[in-house]
Amino acid sequence: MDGENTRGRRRYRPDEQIEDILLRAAWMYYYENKNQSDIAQEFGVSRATVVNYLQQARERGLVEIRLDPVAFNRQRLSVELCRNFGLQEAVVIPGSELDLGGVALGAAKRFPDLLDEGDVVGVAWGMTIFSMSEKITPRRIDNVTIVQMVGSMESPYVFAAESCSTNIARRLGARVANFYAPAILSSVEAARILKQEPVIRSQFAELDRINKAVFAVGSCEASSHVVESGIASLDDLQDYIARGAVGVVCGRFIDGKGDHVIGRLDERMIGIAPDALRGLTVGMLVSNGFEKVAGMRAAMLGGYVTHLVTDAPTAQAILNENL
Amino acid sequence: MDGENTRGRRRYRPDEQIEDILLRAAWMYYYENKNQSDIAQEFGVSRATVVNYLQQARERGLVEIRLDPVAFNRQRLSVELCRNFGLQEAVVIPGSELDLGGVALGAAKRFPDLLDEGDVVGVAWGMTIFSMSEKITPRRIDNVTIVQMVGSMESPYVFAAESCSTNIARRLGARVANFYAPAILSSVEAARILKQEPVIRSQFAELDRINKAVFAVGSCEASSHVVESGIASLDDLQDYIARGAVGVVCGRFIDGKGDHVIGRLDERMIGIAPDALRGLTVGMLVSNGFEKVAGMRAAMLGGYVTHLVTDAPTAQAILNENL
DNA sequence: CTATTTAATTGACAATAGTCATGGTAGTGT
DNA sequence: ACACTACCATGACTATTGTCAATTAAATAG
Repeated sequence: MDGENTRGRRRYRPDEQIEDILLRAAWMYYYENKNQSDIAQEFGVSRATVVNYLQQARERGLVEIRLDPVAFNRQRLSVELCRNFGLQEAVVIPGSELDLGGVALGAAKRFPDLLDEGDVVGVAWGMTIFSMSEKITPRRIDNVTIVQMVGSMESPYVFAAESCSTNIARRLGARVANFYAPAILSSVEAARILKQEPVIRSQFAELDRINKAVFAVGSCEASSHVVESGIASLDDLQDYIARGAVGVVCGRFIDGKGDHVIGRLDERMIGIAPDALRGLTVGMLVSNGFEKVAGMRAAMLGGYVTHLVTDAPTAQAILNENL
Repeated sequence: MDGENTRGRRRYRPDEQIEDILLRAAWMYYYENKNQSDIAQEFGVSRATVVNYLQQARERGLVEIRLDPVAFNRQRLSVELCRNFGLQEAVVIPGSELDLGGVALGAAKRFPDLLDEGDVVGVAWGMTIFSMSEKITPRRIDNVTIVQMVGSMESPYVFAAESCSTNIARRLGARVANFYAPAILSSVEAARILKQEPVIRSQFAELDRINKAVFAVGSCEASSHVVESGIASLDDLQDYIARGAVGVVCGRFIDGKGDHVIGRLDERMIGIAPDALRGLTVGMLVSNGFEKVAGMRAAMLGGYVTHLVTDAPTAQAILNENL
């Protein structure tokens, strides 16, 4: 049981020294285009060691390989999505297959670029966002706060709900504010009481301050996230669908126009309301899959989205709906 | 005579189409870590072709390999330079040799990051800045103006003076405002008259608007840039040295404290005055070499510099002076 | 003082990537 | 219709890079 801790690894060489070496190796390799053998000679170590240095440099985020975000927006699908939905940006992961990993990676590469000093960033949770959170390369951005937007639940997956926000915060060297509450309570009364609690009130205060956010949409199918995580029963789901729900954003149902569908669960939920997501400087929607198309369109029409990350088949499917 | 023009190359495949391919290949290679053989198979082309795609993607700036600027500032020499001279940032190119190419490359990699939409950016000219200008990877930044800060001269080197600003502007997709005037005139009267000219007046008006700048320092040796380019004679140089000059910024001499040394040439010069460089949001000094140490220190003490790019030996030499 | 642990490194081998001379082919000009 | 040019793609060869089991030696525990 250590893993996370950096101090444990500093037994042999202090961190600053090794960073000098890594940076120097990376410079020679990536910028001076020297090969590993030459670098090994200059350092007086074996080539295998240089391989290690370079690997470490990449892992630590000293080297980052970036695909130009602007180029993504020149792609056909991106252009059309931006035009049709008034987005600032649409990153369409190339390829002909549905690709959750790719979408998560794309979001992980892009999202930190959109953050500035002083931002308060809302983060939803779910499979997609978790996957994204793990793929962010470490990079320090000063004075950023990451705020969990939806109460936690025992997740049907392998990760804890708060690990989405926590992961992102750790990798960006940001402060994190997690919800110490479940996403849904068994009664309106319980929710009302919990919302009076100072810890929860302060979390809601943080939510009022967010200027950027990243989230996914959930589908309204029986196998969807809201159901699997225990927020809604199948019965609840049917009820919301009957009221016009086509997707889920931050645990809340939205209709085809993106408006919040208020139903039997809302009063019992702990988390941000969709309306608070409108008009943010950055609202990044990260999702893919045909079952999410309706929800994604709705979210975009509802004005929650400024930046979209998806894959090519999903993008195509979204555009096909526009007939 | 075509070279520059892109349209000439579009004969076979439209640019958008090929960019899609390049981006997709780059995605698979750099982000999905597929190897070239697999990518070749997916595309149904030979591996050699994939090599070409990837090369092109890099050349076009679709792929960029970046070394974390923050990491440079954690290095020992950087930290000390920032502390001693109140800099925001000091990029010290690692390695034990004087390395003009490296310094230019470092500046080329870093400078575009510091620009935002709407900036008006002053650019000096000289060997270093030219070298830097050629190493900038294309990247579009909206609504940026590049302003040449010093009148042109027939340069002793292979490039034209205005090519510094022009190169940078072209690579950033920015507007460029060049000086249609020599850096020095033979008489005060001639300078006075020229300064009345509308073209020149409008250039000075642009200079008033700059909020960021990049420049190098020249030394006060006989072989220095000011002398070689014909701005100053050896006699002029002696005179300025006698008045305390230790270096040259934008064609103007400065003393050990960084103050502008006014001498016999200043009234005849066309270009920005050093005082206008103080207090900019970004003042990037790009220089190296032991003969420039005095001038570099002076420029930093004079408050012209927020961001420094140099190499390790020069950085060390600058710090050694601080005894 | 010795045993144990593990970061750091290495050499030898396997995998992957880059080069270059060559051939096909779509557009261009006559 | 013709040759011509620029572009694109390729196979075969060479160079470079990644892997991994084994080794060394610094720190720590007993």
